[in-house]
Amino acid sequence: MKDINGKIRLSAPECNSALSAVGDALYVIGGKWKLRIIIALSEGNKRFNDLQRRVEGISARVLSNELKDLEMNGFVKRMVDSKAKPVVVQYELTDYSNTLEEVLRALHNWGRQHRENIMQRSRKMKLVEA
Amino acid sequence: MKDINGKIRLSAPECNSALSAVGDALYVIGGKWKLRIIIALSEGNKRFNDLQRRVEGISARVLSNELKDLEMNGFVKRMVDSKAKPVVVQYELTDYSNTLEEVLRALHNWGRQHRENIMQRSRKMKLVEA
DNA sequence: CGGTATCCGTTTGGATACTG
DNA sequence: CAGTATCCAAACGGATACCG
Repeated sequence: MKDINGKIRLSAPECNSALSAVGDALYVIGGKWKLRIIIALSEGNKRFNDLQRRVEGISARVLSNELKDLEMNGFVKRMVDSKAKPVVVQYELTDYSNTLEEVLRALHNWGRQHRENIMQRSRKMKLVEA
Repeated sequence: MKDINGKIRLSAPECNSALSAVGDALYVIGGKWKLRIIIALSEGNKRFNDLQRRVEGISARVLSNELKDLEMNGFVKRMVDSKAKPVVVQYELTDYSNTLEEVLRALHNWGRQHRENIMQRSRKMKLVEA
C-alpha cells in the first residue's frame, strides 16, 4: 500500500479496484448535499423545514430531490404520522446509514485537520507580509 | 457517538462540527473527479494523456481544470522536464495527498461493500420474480 | 504531446408562487 | 407544514478545432 517514501502506492489491480469502488461510492453519496443531510439527521429525526434550516444553504427543491434519492438508496426513511393534524412528516436514518460511519469519521477528521492547516498557512503568510 | 440501538447519534455541537468539517472536506475534494484523479496518480506519476486514459470518462478540458484545482490546493505537482524534446510533463502527488489515506480507504471499503449489497439485493429480486 | 478557446446543448438550481 | 410547478439564469461540460 505504501512505498519506500511512505507515499501511498497502488498496484494496477489495486488502482482499478479503488477507482471502481470509490466511483460506486461517489455515485450514491457524492454531491454537495447527501452527506450533510445524513449528518444532520444523525442529530435526530427531523421534519422537512427543520432539516432545511439545519443544512445551511439548501433550497426546498434541492432538499426534496435529495431526500427522494436518499430514500431510494436506503439511507433515509420518510415517516408519516397521519393521526396528527395537520399530518406530521419526519425523516429518519435507516440502519444502512450506519455503514457510513467510517466514511463520515474519516471525512470529519480530514476536514478539521485541513482547516487547521489552511489557517496556519494563512497565519504564516501574514507574518511574512508584516 | 452511538445511541442505545447502535445508531450514530450526534449531539448538537458534534453535529455542527461534523457539518462544517465535512463541508470543508467536500469543498476541496468533492465532485466527480478529484479523488479519482488522486487515486490514478497513486499508481504512479503520469502524463496528461495517460492520466486521461486512466480516469475513464473525463474530458481533456475537465481534466485540465481539475488538475489546476488540485495543484492550487496542494495535492498535485506539475513537473516539467524541459530537457526532453519534445518537453515532457508529468503529474505527481504531493505529500499532502497522503493525508487522504483514511478517507480513500473508507470510501474504497464502503464502495466495495455497497456494491456487494446491491448485487445481493438484485439476486434476491430475481429469485422472487422467478 | 499537452493542453486551450470557442461554440453550444444540457443540467442545475434559485426565486417565486402555489397546493393540500 | 411539506412540499411541487414553473420560469429562468448560470454553470457545466462535450465536441471540435486549434496552437506551440
